[in-house]
Amino acid sequence: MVTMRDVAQAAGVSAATVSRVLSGSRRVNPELAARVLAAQDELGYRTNLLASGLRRQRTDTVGMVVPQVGNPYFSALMEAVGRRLQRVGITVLLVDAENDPDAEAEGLHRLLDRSIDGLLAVPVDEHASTAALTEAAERVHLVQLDRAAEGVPADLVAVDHLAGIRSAVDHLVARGCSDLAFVSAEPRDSTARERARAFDDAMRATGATARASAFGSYTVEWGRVAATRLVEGGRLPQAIVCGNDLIALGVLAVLGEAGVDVPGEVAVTGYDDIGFATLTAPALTTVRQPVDSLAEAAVDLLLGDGPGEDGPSVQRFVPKLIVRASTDPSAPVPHRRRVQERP
Amino acid sequence: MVTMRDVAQAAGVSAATVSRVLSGSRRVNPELAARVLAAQDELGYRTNLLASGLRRQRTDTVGMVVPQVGNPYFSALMEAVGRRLQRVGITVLLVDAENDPDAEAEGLHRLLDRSIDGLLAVPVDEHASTAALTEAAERVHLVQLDRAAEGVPADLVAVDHLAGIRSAVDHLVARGCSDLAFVSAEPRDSTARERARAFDDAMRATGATARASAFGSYTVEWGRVAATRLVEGGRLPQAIVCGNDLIALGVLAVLGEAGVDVPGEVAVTGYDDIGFATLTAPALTTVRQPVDSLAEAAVDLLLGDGPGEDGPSVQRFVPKLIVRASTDPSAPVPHRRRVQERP
DNA sequence: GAGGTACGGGAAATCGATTTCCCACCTTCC
DNA sequence: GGAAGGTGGGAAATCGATTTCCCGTACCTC
Repeated sequence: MVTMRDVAQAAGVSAATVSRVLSGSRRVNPELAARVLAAQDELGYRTNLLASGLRRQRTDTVGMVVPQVGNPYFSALMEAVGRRLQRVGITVLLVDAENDPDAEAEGLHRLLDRSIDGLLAVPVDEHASTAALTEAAERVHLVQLDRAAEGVPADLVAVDHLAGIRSAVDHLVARGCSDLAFVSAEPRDSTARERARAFDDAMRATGATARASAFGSYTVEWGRVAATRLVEGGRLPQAIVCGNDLIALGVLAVLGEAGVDVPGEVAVTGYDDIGFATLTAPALTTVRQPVDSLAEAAVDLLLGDGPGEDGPSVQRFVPKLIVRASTDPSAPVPHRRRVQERP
Repeated sequence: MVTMRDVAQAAGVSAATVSRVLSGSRRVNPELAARVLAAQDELGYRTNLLASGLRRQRTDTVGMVVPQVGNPYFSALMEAVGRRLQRVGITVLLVDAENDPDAEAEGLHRLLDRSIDGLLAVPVDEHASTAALTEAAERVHLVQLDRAAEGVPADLVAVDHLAGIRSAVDHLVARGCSDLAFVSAEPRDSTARERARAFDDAMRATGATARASAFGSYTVEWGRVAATRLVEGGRLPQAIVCGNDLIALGVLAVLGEAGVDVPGEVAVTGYDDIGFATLTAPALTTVRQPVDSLAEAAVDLLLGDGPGEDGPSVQRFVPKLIVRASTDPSAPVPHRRRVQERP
């Protein structure tokens, strides 16, 4: 391995000078600087980040923990966060919690052991994640993203799910649906809890009647199971409000296979607006989460000073309902214009 | 920060002894060992991986570079690799190349600077990725996964695309399709080149006739564009062979919107078998890549000794055609059995 | 010309864990 | 009883980059 000493020797200067040239931490004779840069180039020297990090007590690295790398909503978040941080020269270390609080805790430890400068976390479980995250918050600057774990002393950037679910329900009610079913994940994380609560509130506010809600997980498979039960149960609701898009995709698939007319017989809404939401037949009406805004706000907080005197802050972004054919047959076909514009 | 010295002091021993207790590198008086462990627990000590890595010249960390985190096929690979490596106590540092060779090169450097013990790479471009990967291979044990870059001296674990495409074409021909179109990505990476080559070979071998192939990128959007051109071109082929599932999803969406009967008028095949391939209507016939086998083989190579005397090795896995409704209306409905088994 | 102040270079201390290297003590065996 | 061998603990060197501290030179100022 070629070290800074080698470069120093080749350039005929001390290691201190090499360090100063490369980091720009102090003025250096231009003639010496040129020799150093030439030597670096010649030897192909690159600074060892372990040594540098150890000495500086900073690594220009932040950790990010997400519940599930395979969920397109989280990959979108990862990509958005990664782009922003790369721009300011910070590397992201990614950990997949595999939807398991234990794996999450273990991943957090592995990140902390690497002396990261900050941590972005999407907690797996509102309660089971608390201990590990609280510990993490004591060691590094932590920002919670998308979800919160109970009692963790860290800022939060999230979405106003009350408004999100409400916009979906209002839309359905306006289209004449009064008998709604809610299919979502068990309220183990804050988003699932808030969306369930929001659905109940919306029912009360609009006077629509709700089927018994079905709670499973944020997966396609659960959407399939729940929809199968509804189909086999006989009397279908007029609309199915899904806790996220993956569930909605499963629901749509089962309804399609069963020959149910969507949205004629049953309307369906999702939540997130992942890329695949435009690909179903019919395309999925969904509540679009502002991924870029979330990423931007979270990164800004992370690079900032952290919670002030008056405790952690909470930022909520309002999501936007995207109406497509799964609730409205007259909705424009997705991307049609763009495709037609090509020669 | 609590250091090993603090633990040593609290336990009334030297730092050397603490290190020996924690790493098990030498026998230590059980009584002292107990004191050390108690002190560690008391102080919440965790070893600093920067310092440890610097001294040991090993980090128990490997890097992984993928072209695009958001592509479900790559997230599946990442998950499979991550699970395997976690089992042997190795951490994966992930880099998203954003389908850009420059971003890829930069990401590779950032990984190398961190003193990783090994590197798994899915090269973005068969030629443009060569320089950076060759340099990386000189510094660290490199294994290429899924794709290869020209001339890089590193082992490769990949899929036999000749067989994969051939199985799809044979299936279509057997079902009576003789007029085929191939929609894939520009052959800038080895998989795209091999699949294109395989399609031509299969045409010759089966005597089917091919439309001019359409090359774009491995994205839904390109699938939409290509399908739109075919639809607007008038005479549709009897089957469309897609270079990957994302393209196929775009193609299916456009055909669906245009009211084309699949597979009656046009049959469609994909490649990869991502999770969403079962969700389209009709479900997508596709060539399933053996993600777990690939991950296993790549990890084994990475943990092994590297290329021997006789140059880099190449392992090819044979993929499997999964027949679904997009080519065969009688194909079983996906997951139906599983769903029905539930109460 | 004496004294003061920048400026810029290098030697050495430092970050925290690991690993020599050395030494004291204890067995064991002739 | 003494030599040989083994065990286990600690002091100090080490990994590679950064930074403090010190010193010599140059430039001012009065």
